Amino acid sequence: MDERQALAAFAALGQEHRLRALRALVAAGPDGLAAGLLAEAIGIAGNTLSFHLKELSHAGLIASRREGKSVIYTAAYDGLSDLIRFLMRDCCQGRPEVCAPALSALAACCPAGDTDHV
Amino acid sequence: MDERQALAAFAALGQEHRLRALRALVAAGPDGLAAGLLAEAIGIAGNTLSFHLKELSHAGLIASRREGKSVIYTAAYDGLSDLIRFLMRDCCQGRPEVCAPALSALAACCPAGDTDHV
DNA sequence: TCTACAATTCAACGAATGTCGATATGTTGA
DNA sequence: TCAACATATCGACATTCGTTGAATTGTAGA
Repeated sequence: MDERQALAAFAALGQEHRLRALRALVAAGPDGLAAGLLAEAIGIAGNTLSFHLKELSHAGLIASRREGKSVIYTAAYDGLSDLIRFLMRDCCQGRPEVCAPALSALAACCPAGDTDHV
Repeated sequence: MDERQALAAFAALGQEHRLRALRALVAAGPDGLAAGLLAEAIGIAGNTLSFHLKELSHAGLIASRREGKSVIYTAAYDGLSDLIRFLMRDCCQGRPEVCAPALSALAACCPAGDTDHV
């Protein structure tokens, strides 16, 4: 991930409704959420959400697929992990005091055994 | 780190000059950089940088101290790691495919031995 | 104290952003 | 084909954001 992409990702997440949308999509898992349901969950109008989803999509943080009348949105896990890597690589800069605390989050999130395939 | 703080941090990083400022400060290390040098490094006017530094400071991503005529800015490592933790905790949500790639960044950045004190 | 330097604050401007209403596109079943 | 539903697009508007130039605050040395 280059600086330009990271910039787009940060800008995308720096907006209340977009951050909430992404969190809802991550919580929803790989099955994703229909745009309508997502709009209702966030509490904004459908057309406004469309605007924000386009932003998130352009930043590589979400993906979409059509399913019948609905368009299902899902979190782009690779985009998210790219952003985390950017933060760690760029902002850690060899200083354990930045990266080390992330380890606890890693442990809390993913069972240690699941990280072997990296 | 709560959602409001994460929002402020993302918004702060979603701006070219602010992202470059933070990266420069991280690269500078704990000694930090004087505002004037930082402005020169980024290539923007001093007063404009002041505006951006206030934004970064309010987001908890940098700190400052006066040293003679200069004001020295430094990256706030704890703020940075909080943001990384927020991303991992909130966006990982038990899915190793998001967190796992971060491990490689962690390994590349910090020697494994240095993370024991967490 | 006066001068020079370093950084910040202020007012003002143009540009970009987020939201809304209306309209358009696309999909499904009758 | 038609009506009903789900999204997306468009035009317009108010608000916010980033930059600039001028003025202000704070610090150090002559």
